[in-house]
Amino acid sequence: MEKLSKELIGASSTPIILSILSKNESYGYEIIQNVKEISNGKIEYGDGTLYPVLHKLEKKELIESYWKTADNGRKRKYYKISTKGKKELLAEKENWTSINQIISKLWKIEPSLT
Amino acid sequence: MEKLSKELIGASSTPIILSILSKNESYGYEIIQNVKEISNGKIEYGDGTLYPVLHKLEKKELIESYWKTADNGRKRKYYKISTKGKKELLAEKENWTSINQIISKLWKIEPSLT
DNA sequence: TTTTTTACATCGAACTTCTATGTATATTTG
DNA sequence: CAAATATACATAGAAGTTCGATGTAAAAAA
Repeated sequence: MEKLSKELIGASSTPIILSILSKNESYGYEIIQNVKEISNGKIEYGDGTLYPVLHKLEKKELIESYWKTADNGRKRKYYKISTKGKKELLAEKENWTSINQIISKLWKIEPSLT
Repeated sequence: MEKLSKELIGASSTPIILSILSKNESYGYEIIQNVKEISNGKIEYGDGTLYPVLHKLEKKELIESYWKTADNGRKRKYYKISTKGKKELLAEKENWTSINQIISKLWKIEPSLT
């Protein structure tokens, strides 16, 4: 039930958010809940954390946003992944695979004697 | 042959360095070469990048250092992992496993219809 | 009617990596 | 023998990050 380290959360935020948006459009608040659920509470973005990340991704043109008013009258800023974002997601997947290979290689060779 | 992203390099540096030092004592310059080799050139720390990381780990008491003069007369600062560092490495492994589960879960469910 | 939840935004503190710069010595090349 | 390269460590400044705090606003629940 441990929370993940800052570094890992930072490194994973872009691929996680892009992955979520590659399936469905979503908005900030919902993404926070979604990630919390998927990660079994191990990743809990604060709102002050997620929004700047979304703005950064939008600035890089990996995602696009538009305002929508929900049935209940609430205003939400919806985000969707862009073509550029899909390419970036692919690259991120490759990166992730690489680092995993490197790390698992390092750990497998590790001697059993502590 | 792509280089890895900054974020991933950052997130992996602590577990990678601790892993290397859990097998053998080593020094900065050698660690840089070692990581480059293990990662097939995908991770290339600059010296200005690695030394501050080593200092940080030492400050946190995860590793210890001592000066040693090699046969050729060169001075090297050797680092070894501490008991605290070994515990930290275990924790890092768990973190890494967690984030991998989260991410692979996200990617497996991904629909084929774009 | 008050509190909680939903929803977004920004600011400053703290921390990181990276590039550049500096020092110094051993080894290799011309 | 001189010059260039490789070895070896250190630090400073720029740029980028996360996070907690604070602010605004409205809907839903107590």
